[in-house]
Amino acid sequence: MISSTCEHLHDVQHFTPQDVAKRLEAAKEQSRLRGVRFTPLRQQIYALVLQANKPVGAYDLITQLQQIRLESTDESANKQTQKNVAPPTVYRSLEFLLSEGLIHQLTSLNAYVPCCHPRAQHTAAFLICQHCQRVQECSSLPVQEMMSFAEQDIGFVVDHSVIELSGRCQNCQ
Amino acid sequence: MISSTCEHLHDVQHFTPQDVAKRLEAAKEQSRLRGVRFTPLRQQIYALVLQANKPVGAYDLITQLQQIRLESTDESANKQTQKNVAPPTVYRSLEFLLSEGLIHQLTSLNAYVPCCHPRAQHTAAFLICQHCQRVQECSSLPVQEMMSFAEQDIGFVVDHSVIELSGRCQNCQ
DNA sequence: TAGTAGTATGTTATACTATAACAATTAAAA
DNA sequence: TTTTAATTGTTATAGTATAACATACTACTA
Repeated sequence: MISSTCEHLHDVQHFTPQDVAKRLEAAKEQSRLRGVRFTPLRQQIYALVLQANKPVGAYDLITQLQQIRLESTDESANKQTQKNVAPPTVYRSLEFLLSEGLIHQLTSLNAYVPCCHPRAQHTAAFLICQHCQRVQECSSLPVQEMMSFAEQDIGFVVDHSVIELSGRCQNCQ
Repeated sequence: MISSTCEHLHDVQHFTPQDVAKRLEAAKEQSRLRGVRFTPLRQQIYALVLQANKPVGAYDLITQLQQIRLESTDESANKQTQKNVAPPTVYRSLEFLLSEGLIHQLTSLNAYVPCCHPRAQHTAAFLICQHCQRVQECSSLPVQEMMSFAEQDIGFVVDHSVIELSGRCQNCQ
């Protein structure tokens, strides 16, 4: 899983199909334990986020879902039932995936990426390469330091953090 | 100007009319030196951002501008010339103010605040109180550390940063 | 000072992102 | 099974941002 010498820095994309399957299974198990419903729709959308090799937007997901539904109906019947997928369909699933810690939202891109290591809510910074679209998730020391600076030195209780650095990754220089 | 015991932490709002005037003058002077045109429209929009006591959205500014223009035409003439202000009008001025370092964008709120200390492009974190709307701008050590961590430890060249922590400020607990 | 080039603003249209409100369906619990 | 709760579908609309082109203004140059 670790893709760097730094133990708190992870690529969140470019998974092999095996990895995707493994993560799907892990998410199923986690959902079972937490008593939440990891429905087919939610699985489908999670899979699309996992398979994308860049942050994926809600409307990208809508387009892909429509395509999938069109294809699957082509086989079963010739009804040209315009398989329309409306925004709430994906936004609600994204909300679920966010609340379960399976994905992260990149506010500066209006897009979503898998969480490198799904677990209880955690603060992370994201390094977003503007050249190759690669995203690295980072929860190492400096991030924690900034949080404790806010909380202890300033007395500011952090509820939600957005830490996104855009630029050029090491490979793209 | 300094509103905290920490020398790199500033409130960016709740200015007195005198402060607003002073900042407008300073911005005029800075623009003159830099050879850019701080036009009446840009001044007007900058003033609105300075006067707001919370982050202000583009469409808030549109509404306020329309109100101002309606009032000023009421006096000069009775023409009911629907003074419409279109989005590009404010977005372009916001873009100017951002590029001159006079304001910051809060990506997580789709809103804008004055820069606490207008100067060359600088990295800052923002502490956004969800209760009183107060925003504190912070460019102190931990922020710098995170940047140098990204650049030196990871080899990631940062072009643009979004660091926004939402929660409860010290006054609101 | 009139012409001209460049910058800024106005205007219309539209793209992109997100949510409210209610209906229909499905799954879980009693 | 019946009831309840959660999920998904559906329609409409709110909110944010930009493209493209027209007009107006500013500053420079001849």
